Amino acid sequence: MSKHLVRYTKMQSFTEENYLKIIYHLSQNNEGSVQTNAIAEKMQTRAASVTDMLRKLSEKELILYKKYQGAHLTPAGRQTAINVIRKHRLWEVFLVEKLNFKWDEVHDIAEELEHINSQELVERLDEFLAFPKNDPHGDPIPDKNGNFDFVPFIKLSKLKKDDRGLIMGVSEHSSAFLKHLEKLGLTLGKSLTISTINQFDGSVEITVEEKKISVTREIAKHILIRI
Amino acid sequence: MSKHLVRYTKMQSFTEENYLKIIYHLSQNNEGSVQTNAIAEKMQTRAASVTDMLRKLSEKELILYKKYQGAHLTPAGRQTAINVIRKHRLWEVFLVEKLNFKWDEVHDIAEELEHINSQELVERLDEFLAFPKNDPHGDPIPDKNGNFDFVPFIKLSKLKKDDRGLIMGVSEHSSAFLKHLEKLGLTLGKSLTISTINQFDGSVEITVEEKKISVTREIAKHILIRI
DNA sequence: TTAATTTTTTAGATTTGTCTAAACATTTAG
DNA sequence: CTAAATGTTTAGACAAATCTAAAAAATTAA
Repeated sequence: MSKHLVRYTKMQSFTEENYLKIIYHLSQNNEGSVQTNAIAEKMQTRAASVTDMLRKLSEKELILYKKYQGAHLTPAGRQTAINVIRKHRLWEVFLVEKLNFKWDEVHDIAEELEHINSQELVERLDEFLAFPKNDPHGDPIPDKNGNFDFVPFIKLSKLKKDDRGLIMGVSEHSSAFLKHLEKLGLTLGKSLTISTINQFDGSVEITVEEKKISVTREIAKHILIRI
Repeated sequence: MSKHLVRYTKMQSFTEENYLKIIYHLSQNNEGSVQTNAIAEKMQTRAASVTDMLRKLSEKELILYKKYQGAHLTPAGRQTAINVIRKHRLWEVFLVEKLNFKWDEVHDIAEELEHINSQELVERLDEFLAFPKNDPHGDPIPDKNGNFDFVPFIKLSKLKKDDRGLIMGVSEHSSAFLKHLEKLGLTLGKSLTISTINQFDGSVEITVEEKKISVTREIAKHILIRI
């Protein structure tokens, strides 16, 4: 009778998608080609495994790869990566807005959901969520054509004394980090002013809703501000 | 120092979950042990592959298996299977109720979503959907303890002339079948009466909302009725 | 500019889930 | 009750993604 099991004639496997996504993120941070070791660290695997996968992705023309020269995404590879990121961020919005998860609880679940394979599903989810522009951590959600609504952020650690700004995002998604911010009252949309910059250790004292809060340099580096 | 038995729920792979789910369904249809060939057909694979997997599932104590004797689920195996089925059916409700998919469009997407791994996600989804009792095809959704709200159905093909009943479900989820039913106006909740049973080919003529419809025996076998 | 260090690649194995071909076991029919 | 048909398992292989160990290339430092 009917075929109940979906035959995975999928373009990319979960693993391939994860490699492309990581190569995309790494090439955002530092322009240029992405190194084998950097990928290995993010993928929690060995450099040898990365080399094998780079060769495979290169054969599929999703990346440009020359031995010892690192990797670059091709347009097709970038397209795939952005689509995975789009799905990840839309699912995060769903989890927070509809299922009442906290912003520090959604990353791992979205890591799984981002690989669900249905263009129709993504577009309907986007519509159901009223076409959100940002995910719960402030990251922009690309539209269905892969275009980002780019807003320039500045790291809190780069601000000067008396600068004012709005918290627009974070560049670190671990539960521990996000819970810490929550405890300090440093959530998206909050307005802050730099009171003091400690020259000794780079920590900053900021004022948020009339309260003074001290933040280490390491944390300040991961808080994104729009002035 | 006390010896702590860490009881970690060993993650099953997608494939293992699909085998368990299929063994569960097959053992519902015909009581007793499930045959290798039957599993092979549903899994769209070869009997040899099934044998390998049965041995593996048996080692993990998810099934009872003796060579040439077929397979039975253990309580642990049944638990896993029912959990996958619960997720599948909840996601189907989500797709139809929230994302406006049609009942014939959701099966394949739910086949992927059912493997997403988060107990918290399932429970919150259940709550978000207001604890539905049945999926869009009428199948009962087990609660979080694995208990079904059992309602006895009769196949339309088993009804006698002049019997009346309500369409409560279908036992075939292919898009082609469901689209066909939709075209005939045979959707969940509709009331029908048997007008004629054709002795030659087993087809039945039924009356639904004052209209006479003829249905082949093959189709009638997959329509579930509550008298 | 050699030498030491770091990074990357190769070679060979392993695991998972699959396959074909052939052997073996069970069931059914004459 | 044997023989044929059906159903199941074994044996051996393969592709994907990973691993370790070791070789090779590139980079950095003395």
